[in-house]
Amino acid sequence: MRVTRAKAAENREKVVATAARLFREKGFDGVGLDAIMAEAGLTHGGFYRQFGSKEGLAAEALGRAFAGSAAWQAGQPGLRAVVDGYLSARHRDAVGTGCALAALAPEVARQGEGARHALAVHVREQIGRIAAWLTGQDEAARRRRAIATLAGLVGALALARAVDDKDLSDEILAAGRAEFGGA
Amino acid sequence: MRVTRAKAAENREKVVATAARLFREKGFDGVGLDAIMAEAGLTHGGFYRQFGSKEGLAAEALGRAFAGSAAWQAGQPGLRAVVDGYLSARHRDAVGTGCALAALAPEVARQGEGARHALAVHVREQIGRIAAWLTGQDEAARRRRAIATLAGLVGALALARAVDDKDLSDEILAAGRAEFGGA
DNA sequence: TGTACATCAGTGAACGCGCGTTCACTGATGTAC
DNA sequence: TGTACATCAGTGAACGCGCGTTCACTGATGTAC
Repeated sequence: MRVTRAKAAENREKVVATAARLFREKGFDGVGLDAIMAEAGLTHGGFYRQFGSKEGLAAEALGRAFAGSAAWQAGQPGLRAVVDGYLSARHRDAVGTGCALAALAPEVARQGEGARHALAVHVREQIGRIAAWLTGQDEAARRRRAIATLAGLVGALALARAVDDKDLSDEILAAGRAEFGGA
Repeated sequence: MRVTRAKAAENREKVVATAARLFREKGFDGVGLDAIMAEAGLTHGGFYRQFGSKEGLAAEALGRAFAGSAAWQAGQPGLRAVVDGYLSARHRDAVGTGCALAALAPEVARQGEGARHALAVHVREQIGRIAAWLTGQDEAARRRRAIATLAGLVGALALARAVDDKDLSDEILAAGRAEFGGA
C-alpha cells in the first residue's frame, strides 16, 4: 500500500543507513538485500522502486558511512584526540558504525565506479583535514605526512581487528597512537 | 579415476595456490569452489576428499599467501628496498600475487579462527623483521615504529588500490615510500 | 471543501542461477601374496 | 616378478538453499475538478 512521500523518504533513509552498517559488518558480498530490507522494516520486493541495483545501494551506503564519520569528527578536536579515538578499543569493536575505509577498502577496490569514487573523495577530504592539523615543514611535506598518517590509522585499525590475539591487537592500537598522534 | 600419491599431492598444492590467488583477487565470498577447482584443472566434486570445508581452504590458502610473501622478502634486502617494492605501482596492480594483509585484512576479521590465527602469526613475523632493520632508540621504541610502519604500508597499499583516481593513487604510494622508508 | 480517479510505495510470490555440500560411481594405483 | 584385489583420488549429477531481480497486485496518497 502507498505511503506518504515523507514516509517513503524516511524508509529510503532507513535502508541506506541499515546497508551502511551491515556492509561494514559483513562486507558487500556477506549480506543480502533481503536481510537489509528486513532490518529496515520492509519487504525485499520494494527495493527496486528506490534503488537501481545492489551495487547502486553499495555506492550510496558507502557515501553515507563516510558522511557519518565526517560528522563524528566535526568540532575540530585536533589530531591527538582524533588519533586516540580512531585507534581506541571502542572503535575497533564497533565495525558497523566505525570508519568505512578500515572496514571495506580492499572490497571497494573490487567494486564499481560509484563506490570507488566516493572513497577517493573521502580520502582527499581526510588528507586535507589531517594536513591542516600538522605543523612544521612546507606544505608538500605536511601533505605527505598527512597521507602517511591516514594510511597508518587505516592499516592499524584493520590489522587490530583481523588478529586473533587481543594483546597483539591492543599493542597495535597503542603503537599507532604513539607514532601517529604527534602533530 | 585414481591418480598416484605424488600427483594427488601436486593437485592439492595447485588447489591451495589457485585459491590463494583468487581469494586475494576476488575476496573469500567473491569466488566459489567451482571456480577454484576449475582453474586448478579439476572438477569440484573431489574437493571434500582433500579439504574439510571452504573455510578450511580459506585458512590454508591464507597461510600459503603469507608464506609466498615471506619468501619474496628472503635475502634481507633492507627496509628501503622492501618499502619501495611494497609501495610500487607493480605491487598495487598485482593483487593476486601481492600482500594478503592489504588484500584481505578486513575480510579475515570476519573469518574463522584458522584464518585469523594465520594472520596474527604473519603480522608478528613482519613486525620482527621490520624492527630488526630499524636503528636508534630502545627496543620497545623500535618495535612501536615497526608496527606503525607495517600498518602504514598495509593501509597505503589498500587505499592506493581502492581509489578511482590514478594520480591520487600514485601520490599515496609516493608519500608512503617517503615517510616509511627511513630506518 | 468534497468527490473521483490516477499514481505509486510497498507486498509477496516467483524467476533463474550459482552456491556449498553430498554421494554413487569409476578405474588406475597400491598392496598382499 | 606376476597376479588378485582392496583402496581411494577424482568424476559428474544431484541436493537444498539463498541470492539478485522481476512482476502482478494492493490500497492509501496525491491531484484534478
